[in-house]
Amino acid sequence: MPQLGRDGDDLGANDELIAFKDEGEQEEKPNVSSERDLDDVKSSLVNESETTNSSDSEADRRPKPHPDVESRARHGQLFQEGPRKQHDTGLFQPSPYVGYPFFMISDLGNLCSPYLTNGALAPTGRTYLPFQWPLLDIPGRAAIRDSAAPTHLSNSVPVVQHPHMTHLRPLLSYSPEAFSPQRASPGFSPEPGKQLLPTSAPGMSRSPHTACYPMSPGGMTPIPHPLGWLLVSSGFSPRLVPPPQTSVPHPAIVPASVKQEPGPPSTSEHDQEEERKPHIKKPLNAFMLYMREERPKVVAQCKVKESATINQILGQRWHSLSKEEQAKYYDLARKERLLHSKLYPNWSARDNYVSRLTAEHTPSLLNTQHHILTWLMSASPASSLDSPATPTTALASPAGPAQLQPLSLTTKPPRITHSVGRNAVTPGPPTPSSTDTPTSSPHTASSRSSPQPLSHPFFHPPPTSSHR
DNA sequence: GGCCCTTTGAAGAAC
DNA sequence: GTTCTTCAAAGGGCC
Repeated sequence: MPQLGRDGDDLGANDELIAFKDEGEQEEKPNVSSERDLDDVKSSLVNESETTNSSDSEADRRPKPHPDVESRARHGQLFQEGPRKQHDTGLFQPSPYVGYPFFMISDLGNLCSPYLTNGALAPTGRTYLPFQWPLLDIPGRAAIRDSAAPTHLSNSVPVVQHPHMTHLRPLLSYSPEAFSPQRASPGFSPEPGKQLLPTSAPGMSRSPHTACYPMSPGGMTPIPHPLGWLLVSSGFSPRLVPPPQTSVPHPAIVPASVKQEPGPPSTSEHDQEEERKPHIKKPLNAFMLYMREERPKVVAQCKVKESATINQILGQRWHSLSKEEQAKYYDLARKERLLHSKLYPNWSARDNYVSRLTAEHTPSLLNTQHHILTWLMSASPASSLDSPATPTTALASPAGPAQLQPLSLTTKPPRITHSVGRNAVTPGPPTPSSTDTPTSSPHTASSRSSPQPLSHPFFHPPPTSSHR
């Protein structure tokens, strides 16, 4: 389980700094040490409780980026990037994440504050909260749903259209704007001083990322966002805002077609049906959060659309980030895990393993449904969502998450055996969570294949190997 | 249509 | 305690 019960810990507040050097120095030995230090720092960021740094750092085990890749990347064969980090020059640009809501929160115990903070969020720093109200069919939903640009959430509560209702997505959304505005200026480049594109470059619209913990695509009928986007602004006033204009329907919101086959499905069809059913996805890790934000920039800058290539670029840029920059993502990821664990206290990552359980059979999801439903019903149904007594604001209150315990769910229900798969689980008491205690990095030279040369045509022929 | 690719990190299983 | 595997996002490529 994520590091619950560790409220108040410093979020990666580490005074250790990493000195980044110009690209040309990266192949020198001192920089190897720096890279190792970075890995150590990253480990410490992930696990603040790790007070004693082991010399056997993750960097000792993690394979170094393929020199060919780095070399080519350094020489800018793809991005035509100029000199990298120039923090010691006047060209250094402030971090684009200065205004990230998380870092305006002093009370880290308020796990939901990042998403529902009533702090003075600038209009560009809004937090969108896609919230899927479960199992409630309350008049007025259609009016809200159909509203072209609803601006105020009335006393109406929408209903999930999916008959199973299993989809609960009251989850945080790292709105592009939440990451951005002043922070992530359109022309932001991980390589300060080398503006690859004009700051007003078109095509750099923010990614229309919507839900953060969407159920897997395909398990739902298209759901026009029931509540639209809950814009959390100041004064505990959740507002409905329309999705981003450039938004492409999120696959989780508008999933793949769900074939409504008449009659009872056969066994195989039943399996397929179950495969399509929604599940709670893993919270995004730091790198995933970074990728989600930076991907549009890379696409715009490099004119590359292949995700494999983009991810390679992002991986390199990730390593080139300063400790402070990475810390923000580690911090964000940790909060996301915390919130995820709050929302889905009984969820386990193994639920999503191949042959994952369906929503109907997943105790965690069942509990979550009941959990949130009970919470919703316990909230003041007659009050406006503008009222602090509403679920949304209750969630926003420091005590909100704790109040989400109407059920006795202090212990995990017995796991249901996975029917198939190499990771089949047998019923029994759950093993102690490894996340409660510091863990070493799972990445090893054998588990993580060395980065292959970029497959982009600008590079060499694509690799043929894969770690999968 | 669905899997592959490609990245890092987290979590859990396996040893 | 260590190692290994899976999954999370993304979308073009490929079969």
